[in-house]
Amino acid sequence: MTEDRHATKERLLDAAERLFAEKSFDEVSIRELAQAADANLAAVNYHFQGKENLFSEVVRRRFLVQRDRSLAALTKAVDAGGERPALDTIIRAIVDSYLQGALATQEGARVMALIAREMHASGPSRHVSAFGEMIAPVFAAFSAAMLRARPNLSVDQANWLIASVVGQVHHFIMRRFKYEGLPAGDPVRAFMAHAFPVLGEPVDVYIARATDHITRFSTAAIDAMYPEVTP
Amino acid sequence: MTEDRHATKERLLDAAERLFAEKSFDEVSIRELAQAADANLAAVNYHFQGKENLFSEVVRRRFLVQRDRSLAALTKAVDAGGERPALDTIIRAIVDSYLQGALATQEGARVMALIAREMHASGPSRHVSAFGEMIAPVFAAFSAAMLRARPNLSVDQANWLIASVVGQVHHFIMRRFKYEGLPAGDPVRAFMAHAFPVLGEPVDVYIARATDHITRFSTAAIDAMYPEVTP
DNA sequence: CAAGGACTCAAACATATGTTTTAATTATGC
DNA sequence: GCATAATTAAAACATATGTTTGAGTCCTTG
Repeated sequence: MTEDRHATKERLLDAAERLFAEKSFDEVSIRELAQAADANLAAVNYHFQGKENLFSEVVRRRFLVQRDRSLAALTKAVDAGGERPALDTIIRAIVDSYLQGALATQEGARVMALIAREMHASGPSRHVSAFGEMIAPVFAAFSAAMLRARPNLSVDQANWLIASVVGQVHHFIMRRFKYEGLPAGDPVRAFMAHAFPVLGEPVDVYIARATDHITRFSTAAIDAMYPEVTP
Repeated sequence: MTEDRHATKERLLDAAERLFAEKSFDEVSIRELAQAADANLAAVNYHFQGKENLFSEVVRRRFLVQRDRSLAALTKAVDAGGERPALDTIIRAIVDSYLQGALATQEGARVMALIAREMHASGPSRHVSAFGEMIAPVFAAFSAAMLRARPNLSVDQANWLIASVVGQVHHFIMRRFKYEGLPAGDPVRAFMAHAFPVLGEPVDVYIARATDHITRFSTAAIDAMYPEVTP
């Protein structure tokens, strides 16, 4: 039946998601992939017409989930704030949705690691489309929300501020990834845990603390740089 | 003479630096490398006993340069400040040294791109040593300097703040890399330039503006979060 | 100048990879 | 229930890769 028909295709996608998160594109072989999915070697090319297509579909599948989650969180925060939403609510919404999406669940973590890696990859990456499809809308929504919260900002100013927020988010995500990727006895891991004890905490604690810090840090900066005009 | 003797070895290192910055480790073949260096195929294995060793040496060579530059800038900033150096001077020193090292010169940009890519790579990267050798000292110096400028901060607080600064630095570096890596007509590039016009400016303008923004943003945040106790 | 070592070179090796092919098998629709 | 299409399977293909080999060349050195 239909279920069985698409079974191997789905299994391939799942296996690919896992493997591509662990290793880079080139480090994953089609044979390895087929074996992990309990499928035949030729199945990859039959269902996806090549390795690159499979990769693209893997990325795309989760990419849009994260995008929609961030947009929903942002919309909710803006709507809850009425005419003039609170700045820290907006920032917290976007920061939390990213940290949750990237760190909370294993699937999210896998794909985020993958995306982060490919983001820094060479040339015109294998999924440029995803970039525009995800980054642009979220960025636009974030920018608009921030301008709602702080009408005294110019678009340009808001975008600079957003860059600072996003930079912190990425950094706190990567920091956790790097830490968890290191083997238990690794000296670098020990150093990181020493300088940054929260890395040793459970992931939900880490997310909460990081979200809190980024939100407070960024809100404080914005308030100080561009004082709110009180009506 | 000695010069000619090591000539091909040096040529290999130079070519490797360039190629490894453009493509990933796996995407660069030894044959390609040898040809770019005008050397024989076997030269790589003769001089470096394998591809991985060559890669490690490439990274190491520039890694320490950047480390020393950052440490020097930091030391200079601290020393110039006497008993109680100014916070924004410290932050500006570290931010500027990284942006300069990563964006100003072509060689620096190459290796920084390479490092950024490998940083997000899988497993126990090919140069874990470099991580501890570079990150740890700079981090420690930055932390110490910040505590000199703001004695009312705890070590833990300082480290959280540093994470926010470093996250912004990385992000502004990667943003420029990504932008410059895209072909002229690319829609993503157009979008980035539209939302962030400074990306179209010459690199030294970009560096100056970004340094300024990160410094002001971070200083404002820190001052607001932990008001300075005036003696 | 002759011997020895450092270096270069072309060729060969061994293997891992993505893809294609061709036949067998399984499900679908009339 | 059978013909047809969809899917799976095993093997072959073509090629690109890192590495090794062994002969040749150049330079240093005694």
